[in-house]
Amino acid sequence: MSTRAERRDTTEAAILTVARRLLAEGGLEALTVRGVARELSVAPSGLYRYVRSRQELVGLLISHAYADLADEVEAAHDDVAPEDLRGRWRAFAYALRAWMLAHPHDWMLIQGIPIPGYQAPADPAVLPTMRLHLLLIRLGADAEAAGVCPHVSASGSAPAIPGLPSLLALSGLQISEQTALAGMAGWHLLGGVLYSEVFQLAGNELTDHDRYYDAMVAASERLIFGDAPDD
Amino acid sequence: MSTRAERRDTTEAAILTVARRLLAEGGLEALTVRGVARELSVAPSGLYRYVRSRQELVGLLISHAYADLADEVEAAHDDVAPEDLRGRWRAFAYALRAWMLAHPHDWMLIQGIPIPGYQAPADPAVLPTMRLHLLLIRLGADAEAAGVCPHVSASGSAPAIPGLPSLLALSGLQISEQTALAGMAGWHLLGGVLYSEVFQLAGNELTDHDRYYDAMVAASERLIFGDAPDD
DNA sequence: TGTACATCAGTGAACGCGCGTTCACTGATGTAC
DNA sequence: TGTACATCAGTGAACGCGCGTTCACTGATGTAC
Repeated sequence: MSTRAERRDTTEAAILTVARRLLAEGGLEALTVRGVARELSVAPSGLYRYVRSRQELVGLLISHAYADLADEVEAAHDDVAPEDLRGRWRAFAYALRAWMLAHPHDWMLIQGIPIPGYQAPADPAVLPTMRLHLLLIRLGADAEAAGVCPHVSASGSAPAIPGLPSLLALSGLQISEQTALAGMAGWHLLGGVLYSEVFQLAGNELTDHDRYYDAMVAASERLIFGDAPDD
Repeated sequence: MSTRAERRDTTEAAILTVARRLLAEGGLEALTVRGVARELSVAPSGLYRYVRSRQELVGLLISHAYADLADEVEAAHDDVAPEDLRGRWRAFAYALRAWMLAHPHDWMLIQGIPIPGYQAPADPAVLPTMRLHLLLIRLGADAEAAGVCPHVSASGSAPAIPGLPSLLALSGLQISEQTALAGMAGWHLLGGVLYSEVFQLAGNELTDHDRYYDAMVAASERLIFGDAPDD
């Protein structure tokens, strides 16, 4: 209402915007307090009215990126008809890559860089970190309901996926461990492909990354849903 | 022969050793010229008799890491009887992880961090970067010879794996693109798992990573070699 | 074998850099009477 | 409505830090005659 509060909100937003741009342009190391101040034509010390430390600034961007990624992937996934299980998986896979290509440095921030000292926010409501996992659980539960039973199983007695029980509790759904393992395998396959793409491990030659990804998505689909697609 | 040359060699080696230790202990950012000098009880400027720049020092460690990884993985792979295709794949998979766990920062250096300005050495002989790819091609060729034909195929006409032709030329072997894609899918699956393990994306809870990896290796094996193992 | 010169490993001081963060301050925006 | 005080956004100078790298130097190790 008051001018003061309004102005505070707008400069808060401006700081975030500039910070995201610096991150997008120069990666994490370009995201500095002084850099943001410079871009905003403001004394560096001034930013400390809005942000306790550089660490906190980075933390804000991490949360932001998580939420943004989850938003886009969920939207793409939810656009597909619920019965089309393979389509939902594909939508998931392609939305992941699209977001990564659009925000490579944010992707690295979330997935690639162990931030020393970054602590994920506490557990209120649905942690943005877990939204994608929850989405996969939904998909897995639906697949089981439809009779699709991917048979990735572990050798021993209780391999236990990290955090699976708490995720199941959060989602209120139930899936077998075999399903969960299959989902994780597919997820890791995609993750591996995307990693090698962001980090340009593939070599300089500009080959057709799109087609390559198609093949990898197909592989992950086969891994999860079995051999014969219905086309 | 002469004392001078000997001493040069030993301090060269000492520099590399210390550099590797710094990297192992504190990651890339801890690997500094001054840090190495400090550890060696030597003036920082002295190091410039041995190394042109920090960049070059990092480059040395990258080459070293590539070679070391390839050595270990090749050794593990070659220990398995050639007919045991699945066993060779498993040996590959487990050697990868073992090396990563033993040298996490080296792993990140190779796989995880886009080094600004690092240029891989030119093409003399077998690039260490490609030794693992060549190993996979060997395995793929043997699998084809044994009649194993994993059916990951691309949708379009020519998806073209990055650099595959030149790798085939280097190896003197031939494998179909389907086989190559299957191999890459398996490789990416493992890569994704290992990434999430090094970067501790899995959450803090100390679950059984070994068992989890077992399941993922099994999934990759199924992806490549098909459904029914012979046990 | 002994002397004169060249090589070169290592020194130590200095350069300039950008960083995160603190601190006392100014001046405008808000609030209470 | 007008005055007295509190709040607080933003300033600018300064701190200490560690870094990569240069440069003129010393003194020991090697080499040629």
